[in-house]
Amino acid sequence: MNDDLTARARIRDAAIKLFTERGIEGASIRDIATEAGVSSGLVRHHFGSKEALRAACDTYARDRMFELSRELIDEQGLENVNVGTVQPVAFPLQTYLVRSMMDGSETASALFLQTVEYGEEWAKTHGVVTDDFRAWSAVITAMKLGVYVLREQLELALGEDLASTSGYTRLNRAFVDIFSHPLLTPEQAKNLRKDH
Amino acid sequence: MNDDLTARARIRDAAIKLFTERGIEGASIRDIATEAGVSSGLVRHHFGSKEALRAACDTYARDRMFELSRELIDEQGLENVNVGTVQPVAFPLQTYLVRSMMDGSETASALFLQTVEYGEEWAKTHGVVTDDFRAWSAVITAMKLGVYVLREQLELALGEDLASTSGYTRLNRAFVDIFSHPLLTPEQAKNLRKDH
DNA sequence: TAGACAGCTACACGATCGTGTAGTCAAGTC
DNA sequence: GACTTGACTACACGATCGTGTAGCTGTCTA
Repeated sequence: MNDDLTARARIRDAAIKLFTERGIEGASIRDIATEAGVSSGLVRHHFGSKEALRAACDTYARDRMFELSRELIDEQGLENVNVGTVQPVAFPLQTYLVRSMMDGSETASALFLQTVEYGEEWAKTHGVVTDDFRAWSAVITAMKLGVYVLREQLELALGEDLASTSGYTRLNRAFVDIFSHPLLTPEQAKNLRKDH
Repeated sequence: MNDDLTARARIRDAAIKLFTERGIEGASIRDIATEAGVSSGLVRHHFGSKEALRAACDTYARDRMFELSRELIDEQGLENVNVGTVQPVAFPLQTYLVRSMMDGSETASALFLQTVEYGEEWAKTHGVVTDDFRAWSAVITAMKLGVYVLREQLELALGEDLASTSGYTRLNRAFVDIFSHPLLTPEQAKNLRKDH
């Protein structure tokens, strides 16, 4: 726990942590208060209700993600940003957002749609081969987010923490390998397209 | 509701449906009983506890998935089975298993590991380009399952039901497009591998 | 210095949860 | 025809949940 943070910030961080680990329903206000080192009444005092606390976490995570990607673009330049990789700093925030999305967050769902629309434009202007850019972007977005949802299983399969340098590097290299070599031959693709 | 099924089967189907929609914690025994058209006591009578009911759903979904893939292989032959596509029949079962996995199911997690191991062997014997077959398989498995987890968001982005013929076809074609064309050029891949 | 006010705690409330217990009912067995 | 057994319901239990209320602090300001 970071004692430098205000109680409000500590509650918000504790909520994001427990919501991510146990889901929205699975994390009680009392648990969050204990994790933050405050009374459960203070959670209510600062955020009003559990739903409002969750909404505050949603917008905080979203805005923080925007800040981080903005910083990344400023550092590396728009064209050099690795679209397939993820930032270690953004990992927990992204994980929270996906979990919140699954539990019915409108803020997180809106972010998903926004990402799909951005990916659709990117695909059109970067020579992606498909005749359904919308579906292409939606599926690839869902696939990338799947890594966050199944983080626990992924760590089990790899035998190491994804937040570690080693695990993070393996993850990124796997992304690069997957997206730089075709998995299906043209004949296989042709057959699969006909069958369905 | 299917009146032909025994009460036990109806409870199990209702549990899989509600567990998938609301998560394990979010679906109460009373809700499941109402959905199945029985009393809540009968759920306990047949399955003993909520955890045991969930375990029964896990093994049922897993075994049913094995049956379905066995039938698919018998029909099409092992080499012709589309590794990227999904079966409409298996869709709800797979969705349940992923949800259950997220909520801490050991049965579902074991299935994930098994899938990763199978994919690892497949990659080694089918000329996949990578020096970390384990990570390659784990990431691609997580990515494919992401589509199930984010089914709701995917349907929102595509504007149609994924269980419909049209939605299912768009999904499969997007898979084929993504896996039959490289997203990164060799130079880009080389740069990304160096950076991290 | 009196008063307003935000930060914070303690405690009680109704609702809902999983679970436990008792009992009804119909079908099968001897 | 008495007895057993499994499917099934009704109801009560303790625990936990989100929420409501009252009151205690310290700080700032008019």
